[in-house]
Amino acid sequence: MHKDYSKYLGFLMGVAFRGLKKKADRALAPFDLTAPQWGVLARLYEEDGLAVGEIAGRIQTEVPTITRIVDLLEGKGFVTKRPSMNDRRSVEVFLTEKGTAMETVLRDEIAKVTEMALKGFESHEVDRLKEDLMRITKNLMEDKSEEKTALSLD
Amino acid sequence: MHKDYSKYLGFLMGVAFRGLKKKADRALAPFDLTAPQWGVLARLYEEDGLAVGEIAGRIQTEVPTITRIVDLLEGKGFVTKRPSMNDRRSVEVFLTEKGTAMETVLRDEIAKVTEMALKGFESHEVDRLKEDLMRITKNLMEDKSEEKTALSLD
DNA sequence: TGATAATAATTATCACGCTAAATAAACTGA
DNA sequence: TCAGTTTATTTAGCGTGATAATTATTATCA
Repeated sequence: MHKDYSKYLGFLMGVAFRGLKKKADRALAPFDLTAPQWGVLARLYEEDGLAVGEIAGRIQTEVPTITRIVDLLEGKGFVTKRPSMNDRRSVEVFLTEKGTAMETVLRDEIAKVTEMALKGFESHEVDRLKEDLMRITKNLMEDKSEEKTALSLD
Repeated sequence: MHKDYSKYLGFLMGVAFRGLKKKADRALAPFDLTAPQWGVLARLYEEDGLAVGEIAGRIQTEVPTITRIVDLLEGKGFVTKRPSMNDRRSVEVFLTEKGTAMETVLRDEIAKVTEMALKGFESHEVDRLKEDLMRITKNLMEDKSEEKTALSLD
């Protein structure tokens, strides 16, 4: 009998994800960018001027993580921040010219990494895998197991 | 026309993995452990006394990451380190009684998280997903695209 | 209106992942 | 043998992820 925790979903996801992230980081390094930074830029390529919290929501990370990434991107001249005119609590993030100009190159770099990761996959297998990943995300978001218990006295 | 980088493999893997890790971290928090720390303990449950580098290899992370996790685990009394007798460069990691005693509880906690993540999946779908993740890992490891170029003069 | 609650972002702090550089021990070969 | 290389680990430092606490603005309603 020999235990094999290396077949657990978390283990396999972790190994695959770290591998993919590492390749992406290396592909983006020449442009002075990281994979998570590309993640934020990609949201802005989809829709410019998003608020910090809106980016966090779309990317499924906590807000402070985005605050910091945006600050780094601003320091490197890829984006600028500006408080919203409707609601001055909200901070909107806009691509600079430099940031906008990067889209094609970055997209191509990421596409190459993805292609390598999915080498040998049929297109329907890729679709199925992506659906599986979305199902998992949905399951995790819908889970109520750690909801606040109904013991509050109000 | 609206761009949709959120269908990229890296995006979907990232969201799913972060979600899974977050649930695992919360499930393990009562035991003063994190998901990566469970990852190291699990390797030792499979085979006690592994060297730091061996753990890193099996878990596909860089060695310094393991050094630090092992040090934290040692500080909390789950493991101890001891230089190998054959090769004093090598540092072997052993479970303490406390560490050994945790296995069942931790395994159950992780199993619950996994079960939740895979809710609604048929067993053959789970198998297929795991195979896909292993295929991706294999592709990434075999990739030669960033090999050292053959320009060296020796 | 004006006190209270809710919301958006930031700051601080811890763990983890990486790379680069340093240390120490074990090999290798002239 | 012993100088030079390789191997195993550690240390240092950066970016990213999380949570908790703080600040600033907006919303609520008595």
